[in-house]
Amino acid sequence: MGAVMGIGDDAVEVRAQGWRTLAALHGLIETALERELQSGHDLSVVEYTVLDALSRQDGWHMRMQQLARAAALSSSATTRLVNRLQDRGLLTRILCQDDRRGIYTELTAEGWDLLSRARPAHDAVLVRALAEAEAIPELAPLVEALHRLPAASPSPAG
Amino acid sequence: MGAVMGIGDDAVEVRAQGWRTLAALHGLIETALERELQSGHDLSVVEYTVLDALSRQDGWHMRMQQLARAAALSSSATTRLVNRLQDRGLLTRILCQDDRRGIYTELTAEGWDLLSRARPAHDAVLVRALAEAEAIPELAPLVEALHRLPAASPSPAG
DNA sequence: AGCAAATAGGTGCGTGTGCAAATATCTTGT
DNA sequence: ACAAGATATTTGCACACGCACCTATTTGCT
Repeated sequence: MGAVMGIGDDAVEVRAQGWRTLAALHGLIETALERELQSGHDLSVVEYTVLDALSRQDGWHMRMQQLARAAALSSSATTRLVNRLQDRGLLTRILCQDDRRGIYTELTAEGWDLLSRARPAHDAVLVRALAEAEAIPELAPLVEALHRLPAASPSPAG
Repeated sequence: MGAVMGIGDDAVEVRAQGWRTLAALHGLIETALERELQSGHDLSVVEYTVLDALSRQDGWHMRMQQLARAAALSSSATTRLVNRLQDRGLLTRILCQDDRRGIYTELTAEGWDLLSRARPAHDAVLVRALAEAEAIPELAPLVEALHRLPAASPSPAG
């Protein structure tokens, strides 16, 4: 490399490096959360994400597609994820009245209960994982950037 | 909320928000990369990650454990991932001489070839995905932070 | 030297995932 | 009003993943 690279290639390499760092940090946090939520509350990270998203949603209900985007899952995975949580009595499906293709999903009392019990553990592990990541030189800058992030609007769910 | 929250709770909430943003951005990029690499080169993102990590490694070989950490995979998943790539002739296993438990993995000529063909597509999609993310208000700050990240040392692989 | 604990890698098994296709409903153009 | 296409959700299927367990080798302690 070097002499043969064009002008834009440096920027590309910086982005690739940034992506690797992002992925590494994401993996670290996700693995830590997965272990804690799984052992403590029989929840996967995506499952928790869905419950959490529902609890933050205005009106406290979301459509399958919204949920899919919020959890970065395919439609089919979302269907089965909602099935699992519904079978456990954590949420319910509610047919849309205005669009009969659509299905709303809403937390049950049990869902709220489990979430309120899982959230402290989730947050604690998150803080711990971020602290660990900050001790890794390659990840530290990104972790710090994360802390400085402006408190954004309700949800990146779109 | 408000009156009942202790002093540290705000910071926890900021971190949770940051994690959701990080996860959302990660999912967006990973999905885009997955589609491109899969359709264009029959590679998953993790498979590409492994090939890429090998190509960057000093001495161009890594042990299974290193690979597992670099790809954020379990040992078993790494074994099978390496099996797949080996069956396709993209890399080879080499027994360690000094530690007979260990196994090195090294790219073959074919592996280098495929990687050199896949990398431009990978990088292009990455740039495009980051641009798309920057257009989403909730993700934009993190994307910018990513760009400002210092060009770090070789690899966050450990 | 000798034995226990730690570490590296691989295998059986259950499960969650995405893709492609199927069904139902809405929307658009004529 | 109606056909054609878009959109929402679900199902069949193949496959990659993590966990628990297994074997082989190394390390540490006595």
